[in-house]
Amino acid sequence: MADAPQSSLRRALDLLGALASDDAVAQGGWGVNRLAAQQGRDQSQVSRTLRVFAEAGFVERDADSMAYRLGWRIFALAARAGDQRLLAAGAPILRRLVESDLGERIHLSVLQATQVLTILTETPPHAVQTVAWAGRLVPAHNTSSGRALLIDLDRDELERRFAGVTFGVGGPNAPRDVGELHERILIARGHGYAVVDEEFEPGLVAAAAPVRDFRGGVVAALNVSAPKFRMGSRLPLAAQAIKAAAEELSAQLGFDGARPQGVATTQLAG
Amino acid sequence: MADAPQSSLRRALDLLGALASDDAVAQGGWGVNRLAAQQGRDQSQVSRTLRVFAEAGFVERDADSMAYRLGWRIFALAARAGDQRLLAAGAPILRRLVESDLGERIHLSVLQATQVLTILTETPPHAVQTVAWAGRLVPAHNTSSGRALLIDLDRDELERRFAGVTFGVGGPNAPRDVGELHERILIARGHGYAVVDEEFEPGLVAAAAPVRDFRGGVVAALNVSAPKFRMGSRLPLAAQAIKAAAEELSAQLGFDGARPQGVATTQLAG
DNA sequence: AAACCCTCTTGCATCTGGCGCATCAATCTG
DNA sequence: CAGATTGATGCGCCAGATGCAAGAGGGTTT
Repeated sequence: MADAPQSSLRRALDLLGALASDDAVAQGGWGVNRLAAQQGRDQSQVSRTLRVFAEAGFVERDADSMAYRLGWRIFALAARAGDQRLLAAGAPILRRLVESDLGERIHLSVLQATQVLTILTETPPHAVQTVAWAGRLVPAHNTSSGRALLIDLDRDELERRFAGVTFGVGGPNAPRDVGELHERILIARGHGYAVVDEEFEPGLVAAAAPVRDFRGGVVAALNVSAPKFRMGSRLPLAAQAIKAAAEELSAQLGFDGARPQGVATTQLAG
Repeated sequence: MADAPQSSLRRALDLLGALASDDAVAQGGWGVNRLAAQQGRDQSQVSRTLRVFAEAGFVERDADSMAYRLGWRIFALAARAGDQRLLAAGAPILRRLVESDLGERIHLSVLQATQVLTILTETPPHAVQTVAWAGRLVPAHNTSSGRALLIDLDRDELERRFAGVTFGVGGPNAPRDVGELHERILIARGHGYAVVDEEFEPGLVAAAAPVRDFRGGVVAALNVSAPKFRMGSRLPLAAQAIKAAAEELSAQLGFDGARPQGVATTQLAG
C-alpha cells in the first residue's frame, strides 16, 4: 500500500461496481450508508462522490428511498462499449444454437484479466428461471470459456498472467496450478475447443470454442453449459456444434483462418 | 471557480464521455494525446487516469494502435442493472400514459419462451375491477405484447421457437399457424408496433410496441388493451402513443437507435 | 410532546495524492 | 540518420480528497 496512484478514482469506480451487485440490484439500489459500510469508507466521501456521479448521470437517486442506482449515462455508454460487431453478429447465433441442436444455455464471453465476463446469454425455453449471467465474472482457469479464451497463450504468458491467482476453488476436477491449466489448454488447442467436467461447479459440464476477429486473435468464446446428467454423453457432439458456430461467428468478424504468432489482441492489466 | 469538490472525478468521467463520442467510436478509440488535447488536460494525467480505468475494465486498449476505447466492464454494469432500470424507468412512463392520453390499462411485459410475462401494470382510476395482471403468463402468438416481443425474429427462428406449440386458442382472429404469425409480425415490423383485434379474447383490442435496451435487442413490450367498444376507433392513435412511449423508455435504457444488424429491415422514420 | 433512533449532508483542519513540468523510451516519418 | 510524434514516469507543489464531528430531516418509540 506504499503506492496509491489515482486511488481515489479507483475507489469511486468501486462504488459503481457495488451498485451493480446482486444485492444492490435486488433491493432497488443502495443508500449512502449502506454503500459506505460495504466499501469500508466514510459516509461523507461516498455522499460527495455519488453527488458527482449523479450530476454526470452515472447514477440516479430514487426520490422516495434516497437509494442510488446506476443511471442513464451508464446505459448510454454501454451502447458504445465493447465490440458492437461481435454483439450484433453473436446474438442470432446464440439464439439459433439454443433453439436447435443443443437446447441448453449458450453464452458469449470475453476475457478480463484472469476472469471471464459473460456478455450475452441465451437460455432455452425449458429453463425454469432465467438467472442473469450476463455481466457476471467467473474464473478463467476452471471454465471452458476461460480455456477457450486462453487457448493461444503459452506457458510463460500463463505464468505471468496468473501470478498471484489462487487456484483450487470450484468443482472437484479444477486445475490446481498453472501447469495443470497449461496441460488442459494444450488439449483444448488440439481439439479446437475446450471441455470441462465438474471443474467450475460440481455436476456441471461445459464446452467452449474460441471466436477470432480479422486479426486472428481470440476476442471471445462461445460456450454451452448444462447439468452433467442431462448433457453428459452428448458433450462431444455439443462441443462440435459450438466449435462450428464459433467458426461461423469468427468468419463474420473477418477471420480468414490465419492466426498470427504471439500477438495478444487486447491487453488488460490486472 | 470558487469551489471544486470532487472535480478530479468529474474530469475523469469526462474522459469516458469523450471516448463515447461519435468520432472516437468511429475511429476505433483515441490515443492519450488526442484525448488530452480534446479535454484540455495534460497528457500525463490522462495517461494515469486511463490506466486506472483500464485496470478496472472500464476502458480497454488496442494492442496495435495503443488507442483506448470503452471496455466491457461498462457493458457488464449495464447488463446487470438492466432489469432494475427497466422497472424504475418503466413505472413513471406507465403512470403517465394511463393518466393522459389513453386512460386504459397499460402493461409492461417480457418474453418467457413462447409466453408473455407481465411485470408492471397501471390501471386507470375508473377501472371496473382491477385484475392483477402482474405476474401473469399469456400466449405470445395472439397478443400484441407477444408480437412486439417477437418483432425481430425471422421465420426460421419462429418455426424453431414455436415448434410444438398449439395455436388457435383465444379469440376469433388469432393466427392459426407460424406462417400467419410471421405475416402479422412483418406488418408489426413495418409499423413499429403490433395491433391485435379480438385475437386473444373476443371483444378485446390491444396495441404494443417493443422496448429495446443498449444492446439493441427487444427486452420488453409496452402495451395498452381495452374493450373494443371503448377503444375501437382510437386504436391507431393509441398505438402511436404506445410506440412513442416505448421509444422513450428504450432511450432511457441506452438504446441509441442502432438496431443490431441481423436481418436488415426497412428503416422507418417517425 | 420530547426523546431517540435512523438517514444523509456539510463545515473544517489535515495531509494525501492529483497535477503539470520536465525528461525519457519507443515508434513513425522523411 | 535526424526529426517528429507517440505515451510513460520522476518529482515538487498545492488543489482537493479525507474523516471527524456537528447539523438537519424524517420515523418510530416512550
